[in-house]
Amino acid sequence: MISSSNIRVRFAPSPTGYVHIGSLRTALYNYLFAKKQGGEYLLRLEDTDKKRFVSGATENLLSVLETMGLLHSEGPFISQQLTVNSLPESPRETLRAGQQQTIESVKYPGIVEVGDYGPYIQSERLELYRKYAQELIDSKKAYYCFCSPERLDAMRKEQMTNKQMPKYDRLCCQLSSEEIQKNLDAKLPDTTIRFKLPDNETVWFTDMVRGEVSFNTASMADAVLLKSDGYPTYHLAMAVDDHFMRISHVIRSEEWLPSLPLHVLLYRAFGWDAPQFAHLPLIINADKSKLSKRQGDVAVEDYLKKGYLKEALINFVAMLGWNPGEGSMQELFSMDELIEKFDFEHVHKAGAVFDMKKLDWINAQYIKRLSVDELYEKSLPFWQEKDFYKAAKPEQQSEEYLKKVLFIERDRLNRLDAVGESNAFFFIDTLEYDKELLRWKKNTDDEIITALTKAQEVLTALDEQDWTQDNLSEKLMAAAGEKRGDLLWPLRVALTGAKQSPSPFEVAFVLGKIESLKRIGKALSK
RNA sequence: GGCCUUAUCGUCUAGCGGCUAGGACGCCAGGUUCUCAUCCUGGUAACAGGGGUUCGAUUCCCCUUAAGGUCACCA
Repeated sequence: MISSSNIRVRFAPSPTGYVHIGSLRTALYNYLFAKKQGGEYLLRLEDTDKKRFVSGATENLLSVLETMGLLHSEGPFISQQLTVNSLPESPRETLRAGQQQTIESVKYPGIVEVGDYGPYIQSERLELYRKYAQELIDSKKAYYCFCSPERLDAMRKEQMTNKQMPKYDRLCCQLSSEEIQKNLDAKLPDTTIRFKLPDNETVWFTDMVRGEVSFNTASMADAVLLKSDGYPTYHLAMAVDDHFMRISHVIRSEEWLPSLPLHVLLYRAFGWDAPQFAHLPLIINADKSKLSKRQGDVAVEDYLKKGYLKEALINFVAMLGWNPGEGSMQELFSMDELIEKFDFEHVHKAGAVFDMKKLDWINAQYIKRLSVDELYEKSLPFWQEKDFYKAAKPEQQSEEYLKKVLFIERDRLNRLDAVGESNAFFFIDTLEYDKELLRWKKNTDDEIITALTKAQEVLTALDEQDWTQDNLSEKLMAAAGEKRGDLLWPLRVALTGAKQSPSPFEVAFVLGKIESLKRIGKALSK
């Protein structure tokens, strides 16, 4: 694979069934960094927890990342999408040139893997992890542990009640080689391999966002590397994979910081150079806790379903923990601008609260910039779920009509799922409203009738082909004269039946001549 | 509880020894052809506290406080 630099980063999610908004940002920062540096951004699937297997999660993950525009150049792909344009340029070209093979995933039907450092799905790399766990056993940097979950649990509880730090007591570390062999021969069910931590050693390292950080091994426990089911834990898998996949920079969430010394020590035990690390601040709830399901939506899919534009989501999430610096006051960034400007200099250290109000504002900005055609395309699925839309007449369900409505709704919309909601009168045949609503200030019934009649005359005189917003505005304003409210208010109510709505010109334009006159007639009869 | 991390308006943030501490969201007020929205103008609001270092600290150091993360055969 041709790459202009040695920079290789990865996004390594575990398929849990949905894509967490924090994961989206982690993936984004990895992506931005790789693109900025001319490196590779790859995807690796961390599916080493058999208990948490969720059917369909992998496909969902892949397709969400794809729709968000975060395309990896190596890793698993949905094979159907491979034939379309979802693959970034370089692998697509090599694939076309026949230089690269796609490999069918054994475990996930319909998923293929592309790249020179595969497989990219951890459950397909088990032999590798076992081999390197064994290597650490041989070099006495790891040891077999035969303790049962029950014993570990009891031990932990006791330590907690004694206000001690929960930590493995190294019981199995003292086993003689005969005892170990006997246990191995007996194939004890709870056999794991644990890393043997050096005693009381301070581990230093430099984090790209946090600077110098140090830990002492005294406050750490011997972590399990290989589980009793033969699967690796995150720690082992991550070290082995990042090494063999030539990862240069590990960019991940801050929650990994406490296990960083373990990872550094693991690299050292293997005699490998460790990659650079960057630990990103957490995205948090209003109460400063880790962004969680209980306090609102955390899945990218949820936000997409609510009618947030992917560009708005990317823009918003990018600014959570990073800014372009240099006194920049820019708020809106395209993906290309983000790539151009992204750096770790300006990645924040403190967590950032996920502020929905700001997201709404950004989303509104992106909606305003959409053409009516684009807005129509994007909003159609949302229309189709609305009861008032489903109940509307066919001509009001038409593309032409919807686009007229969208033209005047565009500036009023925060989210696509609210489409039409404040303007349902466009789709309702018989408006229900109190006749008192037609009264502007202290006008008399006669004044209202005069106003509506005048409006009726003006609209009747206007030909269908002259039925434009500008003409309507011009003629009606002329007819209204000084006291605009006297005419405009009752007219607007007659057309909408609502206390609040767009202007009568806009509404009349969308409704058309026939429907507008019909509604004025009904108002007069009140 | 141990360890680690963090700390500028309510929120996202600018600031990298000298500024009336800037911008954005929100909120409030006013304006823009009737109401709503958009838009425009203005306003509200912050350096957690205490010690140092320095001629001078929001900025560097220490302590305190507070918040968060993490201590699994989950990632």
